[in-house]
Amino acid sequence: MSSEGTKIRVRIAPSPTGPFHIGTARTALFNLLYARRNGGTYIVRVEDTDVARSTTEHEADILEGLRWLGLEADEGVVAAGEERGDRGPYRQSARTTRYAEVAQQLHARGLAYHCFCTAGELEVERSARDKAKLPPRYSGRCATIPATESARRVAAGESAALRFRIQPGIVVIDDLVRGRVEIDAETLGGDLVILRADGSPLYHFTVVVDDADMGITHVIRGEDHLSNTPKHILLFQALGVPLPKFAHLPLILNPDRTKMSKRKSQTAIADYRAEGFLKEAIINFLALLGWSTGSEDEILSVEEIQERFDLDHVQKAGAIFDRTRLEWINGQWIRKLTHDDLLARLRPFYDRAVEDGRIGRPARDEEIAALLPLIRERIPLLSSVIELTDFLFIETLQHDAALLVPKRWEPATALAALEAARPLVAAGIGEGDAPLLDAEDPLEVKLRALAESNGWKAGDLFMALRAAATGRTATPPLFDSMRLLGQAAVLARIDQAIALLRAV
RNA sequence: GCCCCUAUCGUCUAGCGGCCUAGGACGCCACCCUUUCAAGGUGGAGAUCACGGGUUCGAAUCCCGUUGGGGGCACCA
Repeated sequence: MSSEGTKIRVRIAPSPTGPFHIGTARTALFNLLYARRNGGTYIVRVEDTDVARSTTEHEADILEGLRWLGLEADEGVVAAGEERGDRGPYRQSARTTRYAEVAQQLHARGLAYHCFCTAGELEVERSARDKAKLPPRYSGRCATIPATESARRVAAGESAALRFRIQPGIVVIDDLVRGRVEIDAETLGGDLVILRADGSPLYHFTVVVDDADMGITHVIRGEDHLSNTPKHILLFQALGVPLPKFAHLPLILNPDRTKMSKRKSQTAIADYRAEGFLKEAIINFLALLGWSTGSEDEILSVEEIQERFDLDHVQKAGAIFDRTRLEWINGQWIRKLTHDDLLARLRPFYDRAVEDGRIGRPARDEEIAALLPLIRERIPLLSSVIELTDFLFIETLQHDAALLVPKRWEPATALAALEAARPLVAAGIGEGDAPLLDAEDPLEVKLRALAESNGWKAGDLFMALRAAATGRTATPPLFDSMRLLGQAAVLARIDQAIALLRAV
């Protein structure tokens, strides 16, 4: 078709009326993948025509989120005051004169007309149709006002919106995902307002003007836009520009199968980031929501996804956002990170934990580094690292007496065990010892012998020690945890636990 | 109400007329490993391919209908 031989240009057009949404990220990703796979250009355009709801904070959040995920624009808006490319401006608020110009052309050619209906009149029309169980549709009563009269009324200062004439006929969408879709123009709701009475343009109009001006060849977006696509096609035709190809992606759904929303799901990318989801995991997960490799591979990098991406394997039905699966993928990626990389990504979580008082002192890089092999397989989220290792960065533990006594034991047994184990621990743990990891631990050997001679299960003894040293029942491996804690702290905590048990 | 899209295990999906007595993954259960928690390993339960008609020698795969689900119908984006 017309785009054959032309370089592919796709775009994502977020509206800064809310924080960076997971659905926007998914659409952006698919656009980027399509561009990368086909040697095209990926454009970011900010749709901020709704001045009342758009904020610079949201725009910053969106741009920062895109950057973080590696979905930064090849062309278009990349940061607050930064745009790339020569087909801009790429922010709709900076394009108002262009919209007015194009609207004027449509009007001059008779393809659009002034509508003097007031909001009240339209409301009366709408409710009447609603009462008659008819779909909302503009009657077109201003469509036949003679040009001279219309011009006179406008000149007289009468308030008027501009409507685009929807010509009767069947509009065909040749969708790259769904195939041929036919929609009767009759069902589009009548002539379309493209400029409000105050002269500001409306979405369906701006999107087409922008896509035309920016030479977009492929419009890849959510299925929620499918029904509105005929309006866009009619507008493209009226402008006399080649039609882009369309691809409507299945929606991401709430657990109840409705379109994913802030009300029912966590939708802000920033929230996932703050929880410690890796960008690699989010990308991996999102790519597999509605698309598949056709193979059984699941853990894939963006590069790997880029190599395989195609619209043929895009699913047609919506997909529920399964957070559990995201967490699993996240765990897979955490295990794949290099030592240094994981360390760097964990760093901010410790810093934040200090700020909000969850731990008592900053964690040094060497400390985190020593911990890595112990925690790597135990954190589904980066943020999980705090509850798993907080005992190392808290000065004084608040023991829970109940936790100090292993399930099968009496308090007296726990007390006796801690007292008996203390000297062995004192002898076996130094200050600033490195973890032994998988090597045989001499302290463990001695403690096992101690347990055996007393008729205790080694596991119970270890649990009592674990609770005493860390205050928790689920921790990284006990002996290495104690080594990292250091002799003084471990013995102090054991003493504290002994005192507590004596008091019971 | 009207229009459009859609329908394979709870979830994400493979499948594009015979390889399917439907495969994988998440989750779940059991076992193994094991000092806890994880991770890992092994095995298992879990889908009459929404339902009903066709087409065909043969259908999860093609067609029609029904039902269910979703989306869209603004001087919102």
